[in-house]
Amino acid sequence: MNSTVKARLSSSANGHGGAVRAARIPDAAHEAEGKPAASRVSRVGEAYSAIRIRILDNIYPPGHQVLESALAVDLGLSRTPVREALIRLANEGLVEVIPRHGMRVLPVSPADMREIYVVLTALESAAAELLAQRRPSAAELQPLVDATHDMTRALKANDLDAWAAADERFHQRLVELAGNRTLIDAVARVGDRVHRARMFTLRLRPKPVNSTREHMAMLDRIRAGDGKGAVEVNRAHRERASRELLAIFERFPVRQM
Amino acid sequence: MNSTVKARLSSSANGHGGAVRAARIPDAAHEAEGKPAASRVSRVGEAYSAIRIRILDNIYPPGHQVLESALAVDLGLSRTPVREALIRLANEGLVEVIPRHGMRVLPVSPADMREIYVVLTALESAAAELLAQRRPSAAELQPLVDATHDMTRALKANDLDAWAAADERFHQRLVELAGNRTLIDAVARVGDRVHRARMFTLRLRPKPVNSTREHMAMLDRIRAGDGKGAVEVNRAHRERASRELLAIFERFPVRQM
DNA sequence: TCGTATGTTAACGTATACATTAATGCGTTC
DNA sequence: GAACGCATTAATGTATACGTTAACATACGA
Repeated sequence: MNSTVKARLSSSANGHGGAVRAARIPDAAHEAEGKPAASRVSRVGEAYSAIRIRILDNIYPPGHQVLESALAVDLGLSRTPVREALIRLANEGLVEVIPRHGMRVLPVSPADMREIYVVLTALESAAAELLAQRRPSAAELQPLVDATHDMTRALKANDLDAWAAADERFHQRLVELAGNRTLIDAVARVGDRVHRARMFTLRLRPKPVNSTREHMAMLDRIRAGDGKGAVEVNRAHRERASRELLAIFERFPVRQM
Repeated sequence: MNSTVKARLSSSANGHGGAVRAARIPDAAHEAEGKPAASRVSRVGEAYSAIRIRILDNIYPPGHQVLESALAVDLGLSRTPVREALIRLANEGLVEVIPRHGMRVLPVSPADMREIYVVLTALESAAAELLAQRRPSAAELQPLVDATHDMTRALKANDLDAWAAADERFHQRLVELAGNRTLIDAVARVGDRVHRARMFTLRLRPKPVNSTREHMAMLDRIRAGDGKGAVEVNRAHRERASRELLAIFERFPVRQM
């Protein structure tokens, strides 16, 4: 169930358009790569990751409400860092801050899912096109190949969690390889919500047997420098996945208060 | 120059996936429509709008640095609301918070612009497609028609500011009409950055004579329910605009510290 | 019995206080 | 003369304090 999220490198939602770049300040090149960001150095980071994990692991299920003060004592910090973390989480669309009722974990309704998938498809398609146009080396594409193989392997072993992780890695890498930071950030912002929805349905849906083939097809188009083709494949891929997910989602009257 | 931004209704970057919806709380239906949001009720809102306006009006030019404490006394509030406002602004990609040096207004480099336009094009195209598929009524499309007419009128009157405002309104409405909140939020997040870039180049580029025609073409496709076509027109529109902008941007070694 | 008015409580928004730590300047040393 | 190290300063990150005001309950009136 609450398959402990494996510290997904995504999100961090640190905004920063192309921030790090110049900085003018000698050592402001802090966390160079865009990896963990919300690490455990600052209390805000602590609060942010802690709360986020609880949501993604479904410890705080959709609709759950907690007061700022309760969170603060729970996490062993003062309200200040908790508040700042909540602002970030609200920006990411994971929670809502209701004036006198603390935060509330946002439900993921079928309507939301439909919305999110439209946006995700648009962004990922752009990434696929950019990548194809860029004519990446085989070495660069290797992570995508690996991820696809991992998916096949996981599927054979009937390890759905591993499959989901590999699939997520594929899409994540695809976007990263496009080399457009604004795009990466935009995807990261919906990333967590997609993740939650997928986890809800992971064990309810039929075995995801088509994805591997579709990923390979996408890689083909990218290798061939066929941007248009890559877009089409990705679009079809996402639309199929979206359809399947929504079908399940609507069949089960999800308990989301 | 710093044509006082006319309280653009966009952004507000309030995250909230599809937040307001249920709320479970009797009167949590606070600011129903997605209009001003960052109003002058709360001090955070004050700080947020004040700083944002200063950036958009180029009072704080790219690269400008201000300390949190300086901002606080400047705005006549304590550091707390200022900090919270800065988190939002950083999320939007307008500023960067550098640990010992306050906030820094992010420059808009040609590379950034290229990135932003890719994302914007992808999102807007999705919006155009959604809208076309939805077969909107003539009444719904009226604001788009009006905006286009305003552009023509402004162009004739040589009022570039009015032209830019109308153009922005067109694109804004287009996205809103698509009726996908996640999409609206995603666009809003890059909106301010695009706005800044366009304002920098507004008076440097040749008269924008093509836009009107392209907008009308887009409306035609939407009316015809031709999603694919609308996407193509929008894409061409954005790519042309992007090309023109970048050409200017690169010709002028913009003073962005 | 139901609806309304009012008082109490407590959650939040904001201000302030404080400890930490990086940046700056000066003195010293090679 | 230049570079290194240390003391000083101040900006931040976090904690705490406080006033405001919405939520809840109780009591009253219809």
